[in-house]
Amino acid sequence: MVRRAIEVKVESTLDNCCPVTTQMMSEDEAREVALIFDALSDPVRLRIFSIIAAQKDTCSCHLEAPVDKSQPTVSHHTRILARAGLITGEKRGRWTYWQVVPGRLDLVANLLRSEAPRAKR
Amino acid sequence: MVRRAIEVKVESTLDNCCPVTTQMMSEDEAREVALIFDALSDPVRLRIFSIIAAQKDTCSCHLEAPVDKSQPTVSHHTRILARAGLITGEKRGRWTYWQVVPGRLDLVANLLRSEAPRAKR
DNA sequence: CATACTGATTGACGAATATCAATGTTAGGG
DNA sequence: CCCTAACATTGATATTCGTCAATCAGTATG
Repeated sequence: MVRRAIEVKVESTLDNCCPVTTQMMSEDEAREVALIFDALSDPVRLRIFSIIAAQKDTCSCHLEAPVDKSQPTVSHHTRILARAGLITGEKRGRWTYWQVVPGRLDLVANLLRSEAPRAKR
Repeated sequence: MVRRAIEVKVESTLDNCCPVTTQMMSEDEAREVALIFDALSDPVRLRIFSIIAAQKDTCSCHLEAPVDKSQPTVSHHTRILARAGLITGEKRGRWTYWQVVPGRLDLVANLLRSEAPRAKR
């Protein structure tokens, strides 16, 4: 039984940047934040994410039926969610299991907060 | 000096729906939430929003230069942000002033929270 | 009114995206 | 080994999206 983590490059400089409501975002910052929102901007992707988030471990093969999409389509969407750092995949045997990346969603939520009580690190 | 509010239809059933992390989203719910994230999924739109959010009142004519886009493009983006219920426009004389819709962003942030301590109403 | 100005709308165009059939790849199971 | 199952990748297609030039609609000012 081989376990191989799926690499996700999260070049996040998001941990120490301001909420979107205090001052104008830089071009770079906007690009990075937009990538995350973009991952959540598709209904099918949102539903896939909510399935993964509602469980500990979700096999890819259990995603196709609920959203009624083909296997390549589901694979496409999980890739985008992973690229945004929202989920991580782990290959166990023939199956790939997905989990949400803890804290990533809260980080996004904090970006949206009106006041700025962000926990440092 | 005529004051005319710009109508924004916010057919939100979002106030009493679960975070995206507790159970699978319905198709309808996903469609509505995706609309909001979609509004925030473009770098230019994010920067426009951050400018508006950082001030009380922002004239449309003060948006073009910072993001370096044409007037129709800026108008296009403000329309999408308004459609998502994130900003409201008010026409005063020749100028249109934009403000963030208070609470709307927090509502979105709450959708992303892992736990679900949502203030009722 | 005539002119200038703000900004919304329309039309066009290139780029990006969602989708799936077909194919490739890797991992068991016989 | 060969076959099958799970998933990724590729290629193709239809649709959506971001952008701007051109135009239109409303408003102030002389």
